[in-house]
Amino acid sequence: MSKLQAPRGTFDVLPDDADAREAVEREARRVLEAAGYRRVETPTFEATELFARGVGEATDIVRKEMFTFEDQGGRSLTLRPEGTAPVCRAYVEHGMHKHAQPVRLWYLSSFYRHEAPQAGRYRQFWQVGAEAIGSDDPAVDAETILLLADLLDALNTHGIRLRISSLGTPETRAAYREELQAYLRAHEERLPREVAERIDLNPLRAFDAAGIEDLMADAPKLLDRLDADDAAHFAEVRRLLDGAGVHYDVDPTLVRGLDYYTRTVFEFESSELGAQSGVGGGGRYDRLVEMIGGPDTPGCGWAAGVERILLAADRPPVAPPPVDLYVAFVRPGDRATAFALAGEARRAGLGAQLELAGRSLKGQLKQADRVGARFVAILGEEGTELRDMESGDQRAVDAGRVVREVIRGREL
RNA sequence: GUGGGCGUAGCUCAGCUGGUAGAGCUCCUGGUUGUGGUCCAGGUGGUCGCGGGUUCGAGUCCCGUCGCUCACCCCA
Repeated sequence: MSKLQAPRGTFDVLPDDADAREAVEREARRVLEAAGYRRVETPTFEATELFARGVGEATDIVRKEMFTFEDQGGRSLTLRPEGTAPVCRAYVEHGMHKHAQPVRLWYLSSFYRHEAPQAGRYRQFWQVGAEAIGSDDPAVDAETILLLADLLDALNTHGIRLRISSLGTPETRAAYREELQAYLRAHEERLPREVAERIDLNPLRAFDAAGIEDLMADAPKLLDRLDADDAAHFAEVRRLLDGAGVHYDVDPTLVRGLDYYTRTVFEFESSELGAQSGVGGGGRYDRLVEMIGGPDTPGCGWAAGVERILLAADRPPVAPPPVDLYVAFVRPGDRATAFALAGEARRAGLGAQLELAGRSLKGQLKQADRVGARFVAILGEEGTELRDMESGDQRAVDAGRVVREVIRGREL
């Protein structure tokens, strides 16, 4: 008999985790809105074609990782595997090219990919992301990178390293890819089998292979093949980052798995994470808006995994909601009075909890202590008493004055 | 999809060379008639992932299966 459980690759967010995740959202809002980004929400599912065109037919995401289904009208829909294409779709659909550019948007949403789960990798996961659409100014690239650096810093993530590179244009990249493939084929006898087998599929992987470091050191690098405009653009991005004191490594082998990237690409990784070391990353996507049917519009942005941020971050101790008043009662007949008192206290702005489990008075006091109640109102046969849980003082009070007494006592 | 590790109470785990299920934590109750944080006692709670096999007897051995997890791959 199989027990019902959360589907593979998904997880429940329990109260302690929920607090930590809220902290991520809070800091993201603070950091991004300070830079003029405004929050956006797009649908959980989109037309499959959006991702096929936007993310790229050749990518792993589109080829084997999408949760795709048909609706009752026969339309093919897909649970969003990433956030950039949907945001760009919304940009086009709502005519945001008429706004002052760049339009800056941020989101914190769930995404879905059918992958084998492992540390920091889930089938439903959350990303906080930022997109600046409508400007190809290198300051946009540098600013988005700086914002993610600031966010990771504000969340006390550890072991963070930033790698950046530039992919140039799709044409540059395609020509380079052929050049690299030719180089690898010329030295095929020296390549490990896995690398040789992947020359067609993913030649850039060769840069990560062990044992052929010297061979790859002499291999052609994409950064050396950029045209003058792209090289100048990348140089300016670097100059701005240097000026802002952002530390980074230039890594000519950095590739992002989505087809839409052009020019700047970057990735923040953390040594705290294990195999899935990427915390967040992104880059420029100057062809994406046009690819999905909009006007020729440049864009730049990033996404960071909430679960991965949390894996790399210090978790501040969780603080349960404050309880100013716990309402205890002895006789079942006093339940209605207790119920009304707890409600009155909440409307007066207090954190107030009522005994809800039929405990003994001793058990009720224990529960009040556990939840951190400052005061306990005890409705008893002799009337109402108010107990200060810090000092242990307890005295009779008029039932109608309990809330006022707690408010007064709380301020002392 | 492929490989390694692991699956015993809500949680963390112990169960030696097969002998009939345990601890700590949590939770509830009680320790004089209605009072917390410490302490003491008691109690709730498990078809030992599931199915088959070997055996007089299996949580413990064998096979299968499912799940979790880590890694490859890919990426957030």
